[in-house]
Amino acid sequence: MPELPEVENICRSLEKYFVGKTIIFAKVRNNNLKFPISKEIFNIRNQKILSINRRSKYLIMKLNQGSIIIHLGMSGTLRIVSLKTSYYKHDHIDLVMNNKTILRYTDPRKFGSWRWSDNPDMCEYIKKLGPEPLSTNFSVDYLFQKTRSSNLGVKPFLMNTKFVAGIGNIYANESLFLAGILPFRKILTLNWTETQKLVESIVIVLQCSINNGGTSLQDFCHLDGKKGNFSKLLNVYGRTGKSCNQCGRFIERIILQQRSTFFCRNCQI
DNA sequence: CCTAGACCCTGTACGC
DNA sequence: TGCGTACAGGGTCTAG
Repeated sequence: MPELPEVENICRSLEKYFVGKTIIFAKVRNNNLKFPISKEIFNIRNQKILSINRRSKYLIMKLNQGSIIIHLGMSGTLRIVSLKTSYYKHDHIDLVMNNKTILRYTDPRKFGSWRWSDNPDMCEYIKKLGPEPLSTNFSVDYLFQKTRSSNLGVKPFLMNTKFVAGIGNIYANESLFLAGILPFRKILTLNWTETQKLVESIVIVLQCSINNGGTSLQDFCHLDGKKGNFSKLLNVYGRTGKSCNQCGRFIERIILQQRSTFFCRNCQI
């Protein structure tokens, strides 16, 4: 479900509420996730949360000893609930905190994961990630060089986290609309100027979404259950047949790499 | 190495 | 109301 802006919003809230607090223990109610929940997580006792950060769509919660690395998959949510909140079958994990609250992880589709590492930077699945799109490492030079040796379409390229981290289906579609580039073009056909426009568009779209609390479709919500506001600002995603906000032509939908892909044939070339 | 495709799973929306 | 189908924000694994 959540892409970079949504995870970033969750990360900032978690940071605000939980850094410096102590996890008294973790209660695993349902271990049926993409990977089995790491045994170290079962064994957490009185561990202080030192920091909470985001890398790509991963949340990294650093404790006294080791780190929890959370991925929300498609339908994972984190909520702050009280000690007496009743639970449901898709509630997987409770982190019982020392401030009489619980951080509860719920994931109906089970695509999320809770893994453990003593050194997250050395995890294979973290190490292989490309640069953060909102960091200076994600430059026009970098992207142009990477695209020269790829035979992928523009959108599949953007959604591959080894080239750039954290861009999922919504923001690949929206960035390409803003950049005026058709999603099914080969990335190799982008010239320098188009690559520059693409980098700028990605940064603008992600930053704008972060500032508006992310995109809520069905599942995504903040720790307090509130929805993000970026949904209202979507130009193409989910707008099949509706008129383009720029030119009025109807928005088209195709499937690219088994993902819904939206674009305006007039505004994107 | 690269790329395409299948797969994991449940809930919701929609057409008949 | 009930049933079948399509679709959903992601990552991983395999095969070619």
